[in-house]
Amino acid sequence: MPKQAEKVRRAPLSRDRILRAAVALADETGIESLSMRNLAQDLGVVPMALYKHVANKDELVDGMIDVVVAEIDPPEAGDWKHAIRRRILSARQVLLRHPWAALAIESRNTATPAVLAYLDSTVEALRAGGFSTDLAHHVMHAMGSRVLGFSQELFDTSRQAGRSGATVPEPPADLPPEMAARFPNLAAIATAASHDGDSVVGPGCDDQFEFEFALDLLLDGIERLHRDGWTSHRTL
Amino acid sequence: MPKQAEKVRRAPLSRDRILRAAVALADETGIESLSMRNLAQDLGVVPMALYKHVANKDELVDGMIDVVVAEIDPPEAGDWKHAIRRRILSARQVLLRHPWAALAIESRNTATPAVLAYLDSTVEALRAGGFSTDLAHHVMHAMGSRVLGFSQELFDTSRQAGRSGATVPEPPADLPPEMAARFPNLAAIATAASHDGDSVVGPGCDDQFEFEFALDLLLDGIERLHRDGWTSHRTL
DNA sequence: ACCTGAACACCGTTCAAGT
DNA sequence: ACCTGAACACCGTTCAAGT
Repeated sequence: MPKQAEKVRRAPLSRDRILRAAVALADETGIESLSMRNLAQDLGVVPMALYKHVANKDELVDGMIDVVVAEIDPPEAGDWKHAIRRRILSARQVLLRHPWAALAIESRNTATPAVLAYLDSTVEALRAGGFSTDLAHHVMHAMGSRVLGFSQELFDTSRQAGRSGATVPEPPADLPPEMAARFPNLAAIATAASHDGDSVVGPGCDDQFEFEFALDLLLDGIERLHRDGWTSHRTL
Repeated sequence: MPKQAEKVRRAPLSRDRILRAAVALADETGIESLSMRNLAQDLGVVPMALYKHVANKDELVDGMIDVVVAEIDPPEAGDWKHAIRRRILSARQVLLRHPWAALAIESRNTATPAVLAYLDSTVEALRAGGFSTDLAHHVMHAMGSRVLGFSQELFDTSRQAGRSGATVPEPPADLPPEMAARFPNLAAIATAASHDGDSVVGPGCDDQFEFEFALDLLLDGIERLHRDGWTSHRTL
């Protein structure tokens, strides 16, 4: 009887409960330290119990991605540019909450159903805005991962493995002296960002600004192509 | 004496020889099946021998990235737009030869020296073209990983883990029927690409076209900002 | 029939014992 | 002093033995 009671104490395992626990664990400790074994331990369960609900670790990660993508706001009504811009910025907020997700999405070789649904509704917004399927197609490629709210920042000091990066503000972004000597041009743009006179955000790059800068650069270019009736047939 | 001879038969280990073997192994079998142990076996050496030349696996991968980045053509002379465009397309060719490299670069939390040098020379080209450090800075962020020749193709069917993707041409890209029903807009753009009347490339997406489409969209937008004397101070 | 512990085939890396 | 085999602390997953 006490044995029975102990067993019943925990909510029964379910795919959903496993995925939620996995997302929480990856958020806290980073995805590289998420293992079937310590996920099971977190759930108070023997490792093999997970395999009743997920086929293997790859399928677990797929499920985790779907949980994250489901957090993105549904599309708004209104003109295509505004709707897509808002949705992408929402996606960005979601991915900031789950720093492991961008890399996880990229490392899958096939998109998950939730990602496909997200992409589909984005194409839908373009077509509703009068885009030809031709232009919509190229636009989707051009947006790349940015459509899902992330871009790989090649010199992003904040993307520390594991840590839930968004929380800790950047320290002053000046390059250490020996780096500045080797890479004078990087030093110049880093310094420009740090000591930008009327910048309210303080030292370091304002990631939100950079993201919106790139996003609007793309959206403005796309709008121009759309307005001009761009076609891929023998044009470029 | 024969023992001695056997030992001498293989070229002596060196960091360079290790890195080259690791790149070759990753190119052939994918980076997920690259281990210290089977790299050592490839080199006819005991695993621990590698640790004389690389501190650990992370440093090995950093070294591999530097080998790849070194294959990118040096910058050409000429106007900034042409020079940067050519260099990025060269980077793309290099990354196509090493399909594992893009993800490896992204998953590092700090850029390697060779990557920094590459970025630095790109900034140099912008500044030589008359860009303010301010604009050059935002431009680098906007280019994101595209500056290194890759973009994450979220619905790229060719990015199979392991296989050296560039070799095998795409099969017809129509979505399977049950996918087409669930994601009608994706089906529409996929079909548009497949059955594009005067397309020479045949079925499927022409990845090179898509990459250049996005690259030129960005470069044209950047040129426009540059020409108009764009500044971040209270503009956006 | 269901569940699960032990086992298998791997990892990266430490360390002490061998030369 | 150098090199390296065995060992350690992990993996994901299989499988047969237990209930």
